[in-house]
Parts: sequence; C-alpha cells; structure tokens
Amino acid sequence: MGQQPAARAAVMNDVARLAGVSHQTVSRVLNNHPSVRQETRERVMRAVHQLNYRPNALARGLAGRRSRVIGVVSFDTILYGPAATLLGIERAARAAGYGISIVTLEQLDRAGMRSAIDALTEQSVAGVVVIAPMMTAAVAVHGLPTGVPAVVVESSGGARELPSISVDQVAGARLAVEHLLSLGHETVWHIAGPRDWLEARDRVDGWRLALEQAGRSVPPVLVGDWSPRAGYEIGQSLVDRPDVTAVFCANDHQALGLLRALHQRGVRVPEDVSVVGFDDIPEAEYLSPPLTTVRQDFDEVGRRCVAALLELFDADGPAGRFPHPQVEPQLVVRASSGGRKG
Amino acid sequence: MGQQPAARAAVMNDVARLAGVSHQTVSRVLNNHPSVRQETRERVMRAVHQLNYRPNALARGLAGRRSRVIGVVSFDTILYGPAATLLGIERAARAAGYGISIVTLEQLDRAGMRSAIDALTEQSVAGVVVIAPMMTAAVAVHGLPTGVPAVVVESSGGARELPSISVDQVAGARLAVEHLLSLGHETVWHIAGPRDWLEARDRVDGWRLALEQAGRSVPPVLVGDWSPRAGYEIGQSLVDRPDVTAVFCANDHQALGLLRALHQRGVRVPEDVSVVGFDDIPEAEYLSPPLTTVRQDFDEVGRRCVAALLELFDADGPAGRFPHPQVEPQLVVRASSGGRKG
DNA sequence: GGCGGGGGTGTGAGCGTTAACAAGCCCGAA
DNA sequence: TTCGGGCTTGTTAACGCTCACACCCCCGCC
Repeated sequence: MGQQPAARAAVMNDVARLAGVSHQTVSRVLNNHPSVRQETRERVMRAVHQLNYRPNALARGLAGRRSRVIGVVSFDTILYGPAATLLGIERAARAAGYGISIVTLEQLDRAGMRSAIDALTEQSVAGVVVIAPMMTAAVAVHGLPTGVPAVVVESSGGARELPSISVDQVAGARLAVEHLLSLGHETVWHIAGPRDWLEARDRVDGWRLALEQAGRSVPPVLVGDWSPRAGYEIGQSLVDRPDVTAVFCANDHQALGLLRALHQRGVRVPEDVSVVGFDDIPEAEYLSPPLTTVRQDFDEVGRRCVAALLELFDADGPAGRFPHPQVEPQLVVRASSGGRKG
Repeated sequence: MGQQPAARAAVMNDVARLAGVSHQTVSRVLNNHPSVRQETRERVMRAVHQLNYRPNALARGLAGRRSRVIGVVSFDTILYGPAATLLGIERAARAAGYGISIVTLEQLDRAGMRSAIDALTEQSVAGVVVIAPMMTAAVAVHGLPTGVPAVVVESSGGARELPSISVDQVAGARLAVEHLLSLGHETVWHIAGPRDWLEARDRVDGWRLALEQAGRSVPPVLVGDWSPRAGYEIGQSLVDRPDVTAVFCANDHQALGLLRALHQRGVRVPEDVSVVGFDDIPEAEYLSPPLTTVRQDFDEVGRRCVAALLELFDADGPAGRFPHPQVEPQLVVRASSGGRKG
C-alpha cells in the first residue's frame, strides 16, 4: 500500500467534504447520534474508510468534556501483584474503549502521589485508578483534585470517601491458616509484608483471627518486605526453632526465599515444615516443592475497577454504591503443605 | 485545605488576568521563552502558584505540534523482561518530562500491532516505543503510519528502517556458554525461547557460535515458551540422559522449571548438572540452588529508548545515528553452575 | 534629528473536535 | 389551508493552548 510520504492525515472536514455533508454530521455519525439518515451515515462511513480517517483524541478531549483515557497510578510494577493488576485494568479498559496512561511512583509519599495525579490530570484523563495499597497512599489519595473520578485498589480500611476494589485479603489469609490447621499443625507462623501495606495488614489480621478462632497461640509477627531476600533471612532465623511446623507467607516471593533457607539447612518441606504463600505467581507451581498458595484474580480486579470508574462517569455525582463487594481469593493446594510432623 | 467544590480549574487566561499580562506572555513564561523580562516572569509565576494553575496537556498538544506523551506497545507485561523494560522506559520518560500511554497486545499479529499503533496515534503521542521482540512484531511495525517517530526494543535483525535498542543477546549467550565450558563441561545444552522471538533466536545463535568456536558438538535445540512449565517438561525429558551435564536456559523462568524437574528426579545441581539462566529475575538469587544467570540492564534499555526517541524528535527527518550500540549483558555467577561431574 | 533594530509584549488566527442552537423539510392535525 | 412538531442537517461558538505576526519602546547610529 502506498504510504503517502508527507500527506497530512485526514481530518473531519476532509471527510465531510468528500461525503458532501457538514463536519457536524460526520461527528454525529462517529458518535452514533440517532438522528442521521441511514443513507447519509453510509456515505460518511465510506468517506471515512476511503481517507483512512482517525478522529483526533486530543481535539475530542478538548471539545467534549471527557477523554477516553484512564490514568493508572502504580507503585512497583515489577512486583507480581501490581503488574498483574495493571494488566487486568489495561485489558478491561481497552475492552471498554479506553486507553491507559501510567505513572509509576518511585517513592510513596504524599508529594509523589500528588504529582502523579497532577501529571495525569494535566493529561485530562477521564478517571484515575490508584494501585497503591499502602497507608501512605490511602492518605495521599485523600487530597485528589476536585472532579477527577477515582477508584482505589486496596484492602479494606483505606480511603473511605473513594470507591475501592479489593480482594478479600482477610479471607485469603484465613483460607491459608485454616488449611494448615486442618493438616494438624498446632499453630501457624506468619511472615508478613511491610507494615504500611494494607494488604499486609489484612493478611496479618486474617491469620490472627483464624488462629484465635481456633483457640491457638499466636506467634509473633515476622515482618518482611515482600522480597525473596526477606523470606530467606527470616527463614534462617526460624529454621532452628523446633516448634515451627507451618509458615504462612504474605506473598509467594517471600515463600520462595523461605523455601531456600529451609532447603539450605536440610529442613524438608512439607515433612518438617509446611509452607503456604499468597498470590500464585506463575512459577509457584514449579518451585521445589510446588507451592501451596492463595490465588488472587487480578483480571477480575481490573474489570471491577474499570466498571466502577465507568459507573462514576455516568453517576457524575460523588455517589455510587459503595462499598463494592470484595473479590474472593482461592486456595491452591500443592506439595509444600502437608501433615504435621511427628 | 478548602477544596472548592465546583470551581472550574484555572486556565491560562485567568493567570494572565491576575498577573496583568496577556495569555501569550504566560505561555512564554511556561515554555521558558527567552524574551520575557525577569520581573514579568516572576509576576506570572506568582499568579500560577496562587491559582494552582496546571496547563492543559490536551490543548497544548492540539495547538502545538508535539504532545508530551510517549506511547508504548508491549506484549506480555507479566513476563519479567517486558515488565522491567516498561518500567525502565517509564522512568526515563518521566525524567524527560514525558508521560506514558501503554497498549498491551493480546495477540501478536499484524492487525493487533496495527490497531495498537493506531490507538496511540489517535492520542497524538509524540512517539512510540515498541517492546515486542518477535518476528511478527518486526514485520508489523513496518507498516507504521507516516510521521510517528518510533523506536523498537528488540534484538538485531528485526526492522531495519527503525532505530532499535537492544541488549546484546548473542554476547549474553556466549557469556553463559563460555562460563560453562570453562568449568570443564564437554558441551552445553540449550532450552530456547519460542522460535519467533528474536531474543530467543539470538540466544540460540550465541550459544551455537560459542560451542562451534570451541570446537564442541552442538546438541539439538530444545524449544520452550519462556514458562516454568516448559522448562519443567523439557527438563523431564533431559533428566535421563547421562551426557547432559550443563544446560543454558534462555530465561530464568525456564531454568526454574528445569531445576524443579532435576530436583524431583534427585539430580543434584550443580554436582550432576549445571544450570545457567538469563534475565536475573529478583528471585534467581533465592532459588535452590541460587541461579547463575545473565543479567540485562533494563533501566539502561529504557533510558536509551527514550534518548533515541528524543533525538528523533529533534532530527525531525528519518535520519539519526543508526544502529545504536547494544547494551552489554553481564554474567552473574551463583551456585547453580559448577565443575563437570566425574 | 531621523531611522534601523532588537528586546519585550499583545493580537488574532488557528489546531480538530463537540455543543448549542437554528433552519429547512415533510408530515398530520385543526 | 395553516400551523406545530419531529426528523435531519447546517452554522457558529467554544475548548485552552501555541504560532505568526504586528506593535511599541528605547537604544545607537549616520
């Protein structure tokens, strides 16, 4: 197909001229306005195709109120959870005809959040999804500029005034703990995520609740930073304690580090110690041993985020039906968890 | 801070009025035009801050030639490589004052690529980075609409007419193979990535070259799909062959699956079989055993992409200094590789 | 003393689209 | 016949900004 070297791309007026109508009629056709005669509509569409016309999103956004772009504020897109959530949102947005602009925060302070949202606001995004499930994020999100619809991906307990989508972390943690208890373990230790991550807190809560409800002793919380290194180092300190027979890790990467520490010291999994993770990262199934874990449906999270945002666009008011129901996590039992030793 | 409920955000004219100048002077100040008196500049800036004025990127893009957004076409952002590259680009872009719009392809055919780039073009992005190091991608990219500066992240051998940034995959593979040979292995097997991935092909080439150059026999290529599952399954077929003492995997995830297969069958790493991966994913250091691998500097790749794009903006012509030098990968030796058995 | 020239600033015209309103047409009802 | 009203289309005005140009003032020069 001959590409025309420097020929300016067709604009709406070119289409209008070719179709013998006014530009406004072209606009109406493109926006599916009802009152256009069928024959006119076809004539316009023919011209559109002939000129390979593409409406200019910038002009569209400027003239109308609403752009077709959703902004996403994320934190660490190398982490599996955020990356998967981002992908889920992207898919859902594209399905709804929206594009995605992203800002990845380097530091999660109020100023960073502010400038991220400012950057997106400048681009006149139709709405914003914040994937930053930390306390600081929740606080920072509070100061959003007026009028930008926003949805937060986080656990319960964060920003009250914004709709939030979340996986039920407490329930997920309970699934893990109850699974381990049902295998006969006296109690379950927990390697948590960073204190200021809401998800980490909720998983701690779920873990504690499940233990208390079963009348078991609650070991001290061991705090990591989501990294395999943290799991490894905490694992090293845990490995000498004979009373540790089951460990629930707040994410799979920490579980991976823990497995490494256990393996290094000759502790067998699951014969000596059972391990359960959280996330179900793609490699979880192929660790040694394959990791029992709690799966989160990030695609579903993405879909609900976009749905909530679209709802907000229509509602126009700050209202909407909050809170949204939580996404239910799912226990995936593999070889890393087994019956109590002895 | 009192948020004004429905007060329309300040526009350039509001600032101009408050500062007692024309809107054009405000524009000049904001764009660092030289011919503005210092005192005027300060007066304008004061008004800007007082009104918390944010220039509207849409209007800016419409009026001027150039938007401040870079489009990124990616493929599977759950994979470590693409995710890390995306993050690298995002960082570099933000440092240069650009935002990022992403499109993640579900299917990597020509039509998908086309519509992805169309979607970005509609948003009037200033330029496009394509992270889709597959043959099909390279082919599809060829049909880019005129006038959109584009950079491709890929191995050598892809699209000729577009600037491309890449890590030297051939060199990386050689590093891995030469390392294994230097440990005394007779030859090195290779679990490759999918055939239509350029990176996979280049790693195969580097592996083959290194073996041939050392006068060793070249085992058949084993083709995987990047997943731990592929590494696991191929590993199962490999585990019975006594002549396999060293395996170079085209990425860490496949290596992870391979480790699983070996471990499951009681094959010791590195005593019986040495394994080397590619990527240096965060968990590589904490596998059992810690994985020797080839590290790619994705941040550097991102920086160079953005730099190349900015260069293209200025050059305006299709020229520029091609080809760009490749990013050098780096061997990271850990415990999964050791001396030849026996 | 008049005139060229360059900083500093204002004016007007777009950029490509949608919104709001007006206008023409054809219909049926009074 | 005449008038109101739905359907279809056109006209004009934003949207918020940059670009091109005109303008003014003050300087130094012939």
